[in-house]
Amino acid sequence: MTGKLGVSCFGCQTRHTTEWCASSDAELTLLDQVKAPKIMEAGTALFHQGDECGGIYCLNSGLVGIRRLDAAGNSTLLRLAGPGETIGYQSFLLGTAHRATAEIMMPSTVCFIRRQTVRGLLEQNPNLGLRFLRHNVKDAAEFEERHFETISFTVRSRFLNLLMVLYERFGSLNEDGEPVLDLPLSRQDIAALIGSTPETVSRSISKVQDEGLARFKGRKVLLQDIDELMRQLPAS
Amino acid sequence: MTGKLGVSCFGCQTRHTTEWCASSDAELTLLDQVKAPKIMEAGTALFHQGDECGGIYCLNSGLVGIRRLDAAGNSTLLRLAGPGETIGYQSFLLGTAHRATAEIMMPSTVCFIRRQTVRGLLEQNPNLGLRFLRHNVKDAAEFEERHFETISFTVRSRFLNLLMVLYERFGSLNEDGEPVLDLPLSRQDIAALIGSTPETVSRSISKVQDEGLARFKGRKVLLQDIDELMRQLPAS
DNA sequence: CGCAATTTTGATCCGGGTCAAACGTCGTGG
DNA sequence: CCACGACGTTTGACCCGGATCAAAATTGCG
Repeated sequence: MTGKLGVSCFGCQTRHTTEWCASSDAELTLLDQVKAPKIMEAGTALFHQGDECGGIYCLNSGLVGIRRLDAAGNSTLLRLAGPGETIGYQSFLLGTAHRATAEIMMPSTVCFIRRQTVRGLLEQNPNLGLRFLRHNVKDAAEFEERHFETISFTVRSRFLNLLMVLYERFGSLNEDGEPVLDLPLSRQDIAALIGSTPETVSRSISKVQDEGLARFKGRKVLLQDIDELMRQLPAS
Repeated sequence: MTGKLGVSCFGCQTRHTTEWCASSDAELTLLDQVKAPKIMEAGTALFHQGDECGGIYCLNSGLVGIRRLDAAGNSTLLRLAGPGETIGYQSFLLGTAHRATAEIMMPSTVCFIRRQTVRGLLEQNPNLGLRFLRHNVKDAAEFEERHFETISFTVRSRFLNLLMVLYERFGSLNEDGEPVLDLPLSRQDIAALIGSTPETVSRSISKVQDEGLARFKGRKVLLQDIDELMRQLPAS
């Protein structure tokens, strides 16, 4: 019994890394029946800040950006969510409206699970809640970490750090065997992620380029000296 | 059946604000029997970074500081925990050693609950896990918020913000009916909390004093113009 | 009453934010 | 197909908040 679009929970690549990995076959079957898998284009949104929370989203593939709009209407990218991540469960759990917008950053396939269904599953399976809990504890720890980094490292360090994280996720080798990376983010968003401004990010890029560590053309990046780049990362 | 020291979960002031509020009478009775309430002096520690997690702590009264030691041996205050808060559950849930040190900042009464007991309670009562989950989701949201504040507001704003938060928790009126506050923190710790340095904090204090907004003598603070102080807070 | 630790003040310097302008790059309509 | 405008990016110039280093002043303690 496959879901629409051929996306079944049983075959989901990321199932074993998500909260759902403790679910029984019966529960997965139920999920397959009620979930709504969808292929979405970059630029569209899963939900908008202020929307009431109708359910949660499980990202099968692609990339989603969580962004917040401030009073002045500027949108600030807060974090990225990748395959296997469940999105919007915070608002679901707190029973509040969404505090942020979830925007598709790359073509993605996403499964939507209605509120009532999640509620039922949580009641049936106590372990599911615990898995969400562990996941969230990790997230919180990561925030703490990021906060710490922001106040103790320079923009350059943070930029290089982000660059390498993105390389791990989206990097590859070109036909010449050189490490390359296609940035899924605008400079604006890069700046927001590391707590800086587009101008300063641009300057960091120029600097890194002048030093011969990497080469930037638009969103294409060629990591010329990846070893040195790694070496300059802040100690974790 | 009261616990030692006369601290019973049934009479706990903070019970209805903690995760335990959904617990049945039977469970509370069990808790009363197995928990180890203790009065602790400022300067002592509940646990140290790197210690293995033997259980969790529920703060009945007082104040606990969560601090991390970096490679150089400097300790950085990450956050404060007040009455009603459960401490150390993150490491418990992840099954890891404590990632931080929990230090008593004011004389406190703390209840310790052994790992095995918590495990049992969590298995019996699925709601307990969900309550922890909600609590942690809120914490994570708060971190996000704080991160956002740190990169978008000045040290002065952050300092005033902290000052008012502390006033809400520890402030009172003196014999003349003026709002006063006894800081439970050193300048070092204040600096760490707002992501700055002791010197800059000291300068902020001088500035605020020169402007006639407040008067500082050691850890004693007299809030001279509390309305103006509130007005200068960053928009929440 | 000293000695050590904390706090304050002073002087200096630099990362990086802000404002502005030049420069692509792309999509739209003439 | 090109001209045009809107936007994102880069670069330049300037300035300020705040970190750092150093030293004096205050506080707390044995």
